[in-house]
Amino acid sequence: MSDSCQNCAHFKDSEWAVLGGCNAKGLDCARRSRHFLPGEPVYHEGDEPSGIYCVSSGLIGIRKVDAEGDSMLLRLVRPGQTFGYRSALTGAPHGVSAEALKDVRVCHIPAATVRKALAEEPGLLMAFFRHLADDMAAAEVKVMETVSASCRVRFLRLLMALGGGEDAGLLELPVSRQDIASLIGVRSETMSRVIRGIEDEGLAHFSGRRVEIPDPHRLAEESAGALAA
Amino acid sequence: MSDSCQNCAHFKDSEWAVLGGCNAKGLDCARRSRHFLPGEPVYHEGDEPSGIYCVSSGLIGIRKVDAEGDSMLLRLVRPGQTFGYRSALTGAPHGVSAEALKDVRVCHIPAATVRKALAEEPGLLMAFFRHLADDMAAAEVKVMETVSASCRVRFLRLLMALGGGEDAGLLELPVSRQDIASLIGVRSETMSRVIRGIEDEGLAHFSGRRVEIPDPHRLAEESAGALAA
DNA sequence: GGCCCGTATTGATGCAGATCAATTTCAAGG
DNA sequence: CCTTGAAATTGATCTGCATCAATACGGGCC
Repeated sequence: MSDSCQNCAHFKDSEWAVLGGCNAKGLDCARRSRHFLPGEPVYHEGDEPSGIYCVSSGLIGIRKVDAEGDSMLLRLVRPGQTFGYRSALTGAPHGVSAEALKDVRVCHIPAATVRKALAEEPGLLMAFFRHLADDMAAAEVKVMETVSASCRVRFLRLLMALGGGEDAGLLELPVSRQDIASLIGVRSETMSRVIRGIEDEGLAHFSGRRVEIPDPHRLAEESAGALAA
Repeated sequence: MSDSCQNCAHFKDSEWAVLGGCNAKGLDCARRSRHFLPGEPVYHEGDEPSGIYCVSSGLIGIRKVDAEGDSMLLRLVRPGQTFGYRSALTGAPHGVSAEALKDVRVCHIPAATVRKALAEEPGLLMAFFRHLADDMAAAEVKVMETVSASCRVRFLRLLMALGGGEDAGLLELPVSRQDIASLIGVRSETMSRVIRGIEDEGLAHFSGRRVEIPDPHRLAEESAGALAA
């Protein structure tokens, strides 16, 4: 009872919030909570969609591999966010893969339930449309940054994004450095050098996955102006 | 009369096809055909959305500029395709700008009409969702390619994409070489050198915007395998 | 403690593509 | 025809990041 969608801490920020009480109940009945270990795949590129996933805890990575076999981490999915909805709604096979990056608990809402909810609450599709529009905007920014910004600047911007609204100059990298590197599209060796450079300048202090940022304002300046010395 | 949406050559392939006859009539009444000269902007990044655009003839370029001021051509919109629908549907300001790349004729469907059509035909939103999902998939591929493939390979792939279903080894570049360069994220000087290289190998022959491809099959092979000599 | 294995770091070197600077080509207009 | 300006090409050089190859670190486990 306490373990229901409406009691979920993230419910009100999710797409499901547009559902009225009784439809939300349908969600509860149909959903199944599943657990994944770090590295375990939730679905692969090319798989047929089976429904929509919702992260309750942990972290999901959305990954894509190209023809030559090397993969890239496209984005992260945090607790409270949905993923896999694109294919679930269009019916097309997944164009990307999803995998657990930590111990993860996700809820799976089967396609049939999704279809029913869509039919009964038209606002739901619009909620997912907005989500997709946001993802698309982020993808466009990513394309721009990848071609125009140096990997140093891209990493600084990632740090700011990870910092979120936190004013405290202390944050934790959610994933390994290899994955961070993959996220900004560079080799892990380069990642090391970039981190070392930032460390040497005193812009930030890294120990393991802990990052301390003495002067967030300075970091913001440097990540904005690509030309800053 | 003959100049109506239903008579439009592209109608059946567009999102509007899901509309029944009477709703399509509403489209006809409300839409306004507009003309743009090459280089003229349709809307800018940050503008408030005013409706959905539909290309009848010519070519539209979707562009984005970053903080440092340099811009990139993200994608092309061809006759029969819609653009600007993302902001029109979410209400958020445009995240990209749209400009005419040739003499262009577009139809503009005002936001109010769009809202009405959405309310009367639920399938319409799904049609746009599919469109956005396709754009998103393309953006993901673009990110991957930009980080992993050489500019030569990216250009060859663009050539294949522009060739479309054409088996004939003859195609026309839709835009200037600067814009082609901007489309794959390289400088125009590099573009020249890449084209020269391809020319020298006899993979394709360029004169102005005309491109002749003696052996499309060979081009396909080279664009697939990044490692091909 | 010592061993082992995966992650992270560091160094040396190479190359793709950017950058700067000159031409050359070409289309439009007088 | 000549002029003009934008687009395209070419050359010389520079640099950021990849690549290849070692080495160091760190944490689980015997």
